[in-house]
Amino acid sequence: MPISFLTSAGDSRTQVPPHLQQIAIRSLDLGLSCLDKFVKGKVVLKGPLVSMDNGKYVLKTVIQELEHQQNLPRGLSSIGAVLFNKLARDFSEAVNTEDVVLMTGFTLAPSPTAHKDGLHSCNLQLGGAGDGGGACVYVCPALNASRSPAHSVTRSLARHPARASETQVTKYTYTALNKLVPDTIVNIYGVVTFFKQPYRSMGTDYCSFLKITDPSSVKVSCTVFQGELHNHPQVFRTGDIVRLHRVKAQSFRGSINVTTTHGFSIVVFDGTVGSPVVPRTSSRKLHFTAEDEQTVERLRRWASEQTALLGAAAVRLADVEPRMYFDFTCQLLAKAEMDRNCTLLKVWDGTECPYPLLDVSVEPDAQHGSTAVPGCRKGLVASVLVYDDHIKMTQDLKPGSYLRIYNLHAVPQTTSAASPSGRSDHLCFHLHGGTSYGRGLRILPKDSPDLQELQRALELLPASSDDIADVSLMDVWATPPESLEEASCDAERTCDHTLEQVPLSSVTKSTPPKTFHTRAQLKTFQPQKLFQCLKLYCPQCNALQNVPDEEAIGSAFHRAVGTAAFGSEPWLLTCFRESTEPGRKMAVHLPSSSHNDQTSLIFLEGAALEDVCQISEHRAVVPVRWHDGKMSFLDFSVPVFFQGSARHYGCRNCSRSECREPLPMELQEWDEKKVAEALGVQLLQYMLLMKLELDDGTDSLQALLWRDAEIFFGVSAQDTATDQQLQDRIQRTMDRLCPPEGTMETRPWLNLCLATYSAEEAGRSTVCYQVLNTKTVCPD
DNA sequence: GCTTAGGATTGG
Repeated sequence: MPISFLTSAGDSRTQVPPHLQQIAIRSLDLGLSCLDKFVKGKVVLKGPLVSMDNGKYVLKTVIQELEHQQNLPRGLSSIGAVLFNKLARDFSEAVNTEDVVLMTGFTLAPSPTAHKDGLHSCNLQLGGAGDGGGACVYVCPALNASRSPAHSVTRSLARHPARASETQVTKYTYTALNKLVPDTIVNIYGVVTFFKQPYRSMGTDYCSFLKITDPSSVKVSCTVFQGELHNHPQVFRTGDIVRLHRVKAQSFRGSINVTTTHGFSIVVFDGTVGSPVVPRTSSRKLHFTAEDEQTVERLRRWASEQTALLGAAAVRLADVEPRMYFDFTCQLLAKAEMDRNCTLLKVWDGTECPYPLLDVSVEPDAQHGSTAVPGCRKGLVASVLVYDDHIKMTQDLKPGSYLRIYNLHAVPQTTSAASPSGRSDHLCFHLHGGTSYGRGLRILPKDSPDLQELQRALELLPASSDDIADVSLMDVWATPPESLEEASCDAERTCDHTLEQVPLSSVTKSTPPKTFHTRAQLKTFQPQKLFQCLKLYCPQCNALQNVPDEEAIGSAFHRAVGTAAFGSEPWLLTCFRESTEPGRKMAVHLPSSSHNDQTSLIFLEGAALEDVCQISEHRAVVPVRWHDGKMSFLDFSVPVFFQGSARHYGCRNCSRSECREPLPMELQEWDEKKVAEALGVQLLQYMLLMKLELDDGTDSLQALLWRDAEIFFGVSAQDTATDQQLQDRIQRTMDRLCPPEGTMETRPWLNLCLATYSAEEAGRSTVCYQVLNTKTVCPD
């Protein structure tokens, strides 16, 4: 058995063959015999199942060791595994991210992508020709509430731990559709022959409608009322199998139909004979037995023999004929609101339409996402106009989503665009208002089997030139949809992590430390006065302070006037000058060794800020005072030295207060670090610090922008302190990410790399978030 | 508080 389910991660020892010994990922090495070894880790990335030309399959996954993960670098705790053929197919079906797996019977091969993804230098390979058929994966399914039911899969369900306590509860009986009696409450099974996606009723609920049948050949209408969309049946196509609990049969216009009652529930299964029996439901307490599985399979077989139940063939963009109505499976590239009653969706399915397509153009600002796809030709991207009541369903759509649009109308539209023949017809697609013929649209889950053909077609499209360097099996998950999402954002990641993009709700539920790729909008940020985001930071003691303003610096100089002692040191040449401030005298001390050396420092005593600014245009200036007979820095609340427009601060905790004689040799090359070292000063670093409130609809969180803030804005914090243009650049970026006016709908989506970590705050450990490895694309 | 809808277009 190549894939086997364990009941929990803890007791895996009692369920895997006893001769197998765990080996740590960091101990794996080429040439090592791994016959009696297993590797254990959590699935942190699961690539798509890729079908090869020769009818074989391959799938790449990354597993991370549970122990050690906080202390070890990635390359020692995480490893890629390449699964082949049946094992790849089974794994794709039965295993998901967050599951803990034990892999055994693998061989080791050098990882061609280790330099890029930072994983272990080897890959595990399982199920290929080279491992002698002994490869096996043991799975401990993650007990994660957010887990989609699609993951509790197939034959192995009998071993799924969540079901143990449910076996004693109610046994459900199901009524055949020809045995329904009006005004009774029943449970029924059926094959869907017609359906409408949920729509708003005139009452309090959403309404969806199904017509189902069963081997009694009676057709029964089902009207489902539910206030929450996620409680509605997830029917994707006719032929799907549904199981309804607690529906009321009633008589209407001479036939019997059913409708929801209190305690109603519905589960949907794919209708394809032989495909895994995966319940589609959002319910967390699903009653599902081996008998249910048999019923689904029996209905599938029966339906497959009924020619009258055959669904329409799938229509790709390449198959479209003018004026036809069809169900369209596609990926969203971009959307734009045309007016209150119409939203434009730009979509594709990887095939090319034989008819010219209307390119409905909108202002770039009004469009979310991008159609600037690598290798894109005009015939690939369709414009879909969504009208009236369906607009609501488009509001949460994000570029990259997979959609099915029901009863889409291919409308030839005459355009006056100049062509050799004059006027010409272009196809535009309309999703008309209303629900006639099941008109509507819905998101298809990423792992839906209905998407396989589309995903293959998209993979075959010419990739961008940067991506074709390594087309080996190991890069199988570098699929067009992801590169597409990158292109549609105003912020992009700069890291090489191969992480699956997750919603913020997954980030907030996780245990730190961890790194995530996510996509979110900026809701608010602090500080609103952007100059306050510039901070001074001591890398030695981690102290953080604001940059003093001009007034505070000026008054510090002013206070020092009365304390001027005008001393000297043997290594100094001292002379006196008039200050720019009338009646004020200042001492100019020069290191005697550096006489006439224009690169040397000038120590100024009793000067006003204005004096320092003037002189520092030509020479680096250190403001000083005399304390206990020693020359000392004036005050750490003012810069320890000025050079040109640059001001460098010292840390009051980590610097000595007296100013030692700098050796002239050390100052040959002007560099603030060398100067600070020569003077015995711990320099403070300029840094940018912001708090961003991120939101993606699933959750929101406050993330710091700190370590990589310079990358984020594409500026140097140090230069920003004195450069108005850079300050403007930060302002423009924030205005774009979070416009002062406008709603969340108009804000760009940001592709972010987000780290979670624990930090002590007031003696208490709190979870913090930080944006890393992310740069914004700033308009100039 | 206990309804809502009950398939069936041709159009922006």
